[in-house]
Amino acid sequence: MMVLSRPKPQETSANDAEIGTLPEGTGADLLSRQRLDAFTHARLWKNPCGFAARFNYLALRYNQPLYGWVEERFGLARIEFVVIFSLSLQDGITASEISASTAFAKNTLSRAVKRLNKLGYIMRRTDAIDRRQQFLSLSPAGRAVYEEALPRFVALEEEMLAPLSLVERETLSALMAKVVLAMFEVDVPERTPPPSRREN
Amino acid sequence: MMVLSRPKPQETSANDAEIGTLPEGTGADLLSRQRLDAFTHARLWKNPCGFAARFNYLALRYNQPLYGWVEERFGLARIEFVVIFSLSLQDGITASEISASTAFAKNTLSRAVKRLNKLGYIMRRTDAIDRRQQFLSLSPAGRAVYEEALPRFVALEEEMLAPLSLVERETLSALMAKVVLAMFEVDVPERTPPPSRREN
DNA sequence: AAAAATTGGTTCCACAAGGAATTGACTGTC
DNA sequence: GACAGTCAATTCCTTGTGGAACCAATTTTT
Repeated sequence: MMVLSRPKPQETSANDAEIGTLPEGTGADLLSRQRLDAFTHARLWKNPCGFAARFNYLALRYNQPLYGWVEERFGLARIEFVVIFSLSLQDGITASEISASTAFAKNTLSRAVKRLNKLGYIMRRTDAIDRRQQFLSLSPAGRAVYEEALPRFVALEEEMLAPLSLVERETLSALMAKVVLAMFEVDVPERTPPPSRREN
Repeated sequence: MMVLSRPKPQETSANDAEIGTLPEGTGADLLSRQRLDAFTHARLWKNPCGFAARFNYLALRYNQPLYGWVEERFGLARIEFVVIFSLSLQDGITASEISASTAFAKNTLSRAVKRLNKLGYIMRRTDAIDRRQQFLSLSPAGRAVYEEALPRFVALEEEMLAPLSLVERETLSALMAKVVLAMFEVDVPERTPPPSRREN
């Protein structure tokens, strides 16, 4: 998260990489050669939830710089760029759908949509049949933002995958796909319920 | 991730799963059989940054429920539990180290440490040599929290990995390790710089 | 056909979390 | 040995974000 700002820059926070023993020896030895603090080492390699630790770490190291750049370059908050990115993937989607799929609160999306519209990056068109919902779509300006940003996102992914051979990438992709797919069968998210008020 | 609250419950937000083509056909067909909204489908399978999309998704689906449960069960915010978890991994660490490694702001950590201390979950011991820093450690109560929570974290990871055979898990672990390791060589994070003030 | 329930989107409000500035402790330099 | 620079931790201030309440459009129930 994490990772950018607004009028008063405010890091979108990290909250991506923290939890999560690797079958020991997979790379721990390699890593220890690095001048890396002992704790980060422990977090990644002596963690009872090593798999989780690793994808959390990847998410952090991926999102952090990219959204930071988006903020700097376009003055857009993470959530706002997510909307643009979403529309590029599926034009005419509604705010609710983005909310459901990305797990951002719907009011947060409402704000992002409003601002993007004001800035001229997207257009809203209320459905003639169900006048509650409005279909969103990218304006040329919005598409331009996307066009400029995409290469960065692709490049960083490329960079991260660089140490892997083509076959390895395929394998990694397939394995992760398998995991993701199975999660859909278990069933889609379900926003966490209002937790008990904290006692202190 | 997302995902929990405080006095006034406040989701720690999603911001984990949004961006990120898969070599097409890896599982897209499989997924389309699911009653899954078109958009989420597009996000995961027709995304120019498919790898990123997938680990972001995994992070979301992992952190979301777990930290939600932590909040409900212990009344602890994500960051607070992260501290507990970190101390279980490496006792006697300092707040700064956790901050550096997890990319949470240091004042955020300061608050978490303060509260955890007040609740009796951790103890702080100022270094005799350098009296600026204080070494943190888990109290029995704090360790109890960890002991109770850990199985949940492990279990969800298990559950996520369930569709994979043992060999596949090894492979996935190794490949992800390779990627993570390479990121250390590139060099450790570096907090994003203050972005330009947004113009609107 | 009216009332009740649901849903997309918005507004209000409270709070958690980050940036900047501060304090107190240490290190290095001349 | 004082002065500047650094660093861990904290406090202050601002703002982004989520929950709850709300509105309006739609659907379902009786």
